[in-house]
Amino acid sequence: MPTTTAAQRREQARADYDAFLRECPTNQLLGRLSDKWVSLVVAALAPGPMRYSDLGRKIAGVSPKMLTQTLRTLERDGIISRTVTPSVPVRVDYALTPLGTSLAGLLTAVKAWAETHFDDVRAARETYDTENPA
Amino acid sequence: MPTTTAAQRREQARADYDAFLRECPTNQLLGRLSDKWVSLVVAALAPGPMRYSDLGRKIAGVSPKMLTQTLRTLERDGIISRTVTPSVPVRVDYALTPLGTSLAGLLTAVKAWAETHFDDVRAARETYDTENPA
DNA sequence: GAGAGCTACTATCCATTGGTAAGTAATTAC
DNA sequence: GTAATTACTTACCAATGGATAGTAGCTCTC
Repeated sequence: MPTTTAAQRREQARADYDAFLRECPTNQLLGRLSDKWVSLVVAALAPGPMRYSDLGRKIAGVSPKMLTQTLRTLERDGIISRTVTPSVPVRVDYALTPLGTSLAGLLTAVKAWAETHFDDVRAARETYDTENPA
Repeated sequence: MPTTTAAQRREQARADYDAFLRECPTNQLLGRLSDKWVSLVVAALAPGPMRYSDLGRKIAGVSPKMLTQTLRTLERDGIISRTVTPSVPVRVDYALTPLGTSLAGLLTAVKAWAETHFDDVRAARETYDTENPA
C-alpha cells in the first residue's frame, strides 16, 4: 500500500464524488423538485387546472416573477401544460400533465405530513430553544 | 354597495391572503422541507446514522457552512438527533429521529420518482427546447 | 374618445441567501 | 515543532429572490 497524503486522499474523494454527481441526474432533478414554489404550484394544481392570476392569488406571497419562472420550468420539464385561449383579455390555463399528476401524489403526501406533524415540530423547536438559549 | 377602486380591492385581497398565510403553518413548514440540502441530508441519513464528515463526503457539493446550517435546523425541528462523543478528535453522529424517519419515507419516494422519471423529464426538456428555440 | 380596467406577464432595483475559501480549537502522532 | 485529525466558524462576494412598477392589447364606461 503506497503512502498517500491526506491531501491526495481528499482530492481523490472529491473527484469520486464529483464524478458521481455528474453521472447521477437524480440529485439535480431532486434539487429542482426541492423548491418552495414548485411544491406549492404542483399542490395548487392537484385539484384541477388553474389560471395564472388564480394561482397568484391562491399561493399567498408569490411574486409574478417567481410564479412565471416556476411555471416555465415546470412546463419545460413536462410536469404542467400551458394553454393559451386568445380571448380578450388573454386567458392562460395551467394544468398537470400525467407526469405531473404522478408527482403531485407524492408532494401532497409531503404536504399532508407537514400538516399532521406541525405540532411535533413546533414542540421540538420550543424544547430546543429552551435547552439552547441564544 | 360602495364604490371600491381596483387598488382598494387589490389591497383587500392581499390582506386576506396574508392573514391566511399567517394562520396556516403548513406553507411555512412545507417551505422548510422544500430545501435542496434538507432532502439530501434526510435521504442520506435514511439508511442509518452518519458522522458530520461522512455526510459532507456523501452529499457531493455541500459546503460545511450549509451542512452545519441544515443539520442545526433539522435538529431544532426534531427531525434528526445530534450525538457528541468527546473523544479525540471529537466525534459527532447524526441520526434520524422517529419523526425524521416518517418523513424520510416520503422524501425517498420523491427521490425514487426522480430516478424513474428522469428520462421523461429529459425528453420533455428536449421537446420544449426544440419547439421554443432561444 | 379619454381614461380606467382587465390579464398575463417583463423589467428593475435591492436585500437576502448561498458558495468559496480560509481560519479555529483541542489534541495526538511523529 | 510541525502536521494531521474532526467539526465546525467567519469573511467575502456572486447569485438568487422579493417588492414594485411598467407593458401590451383590448374593452367598457362616461
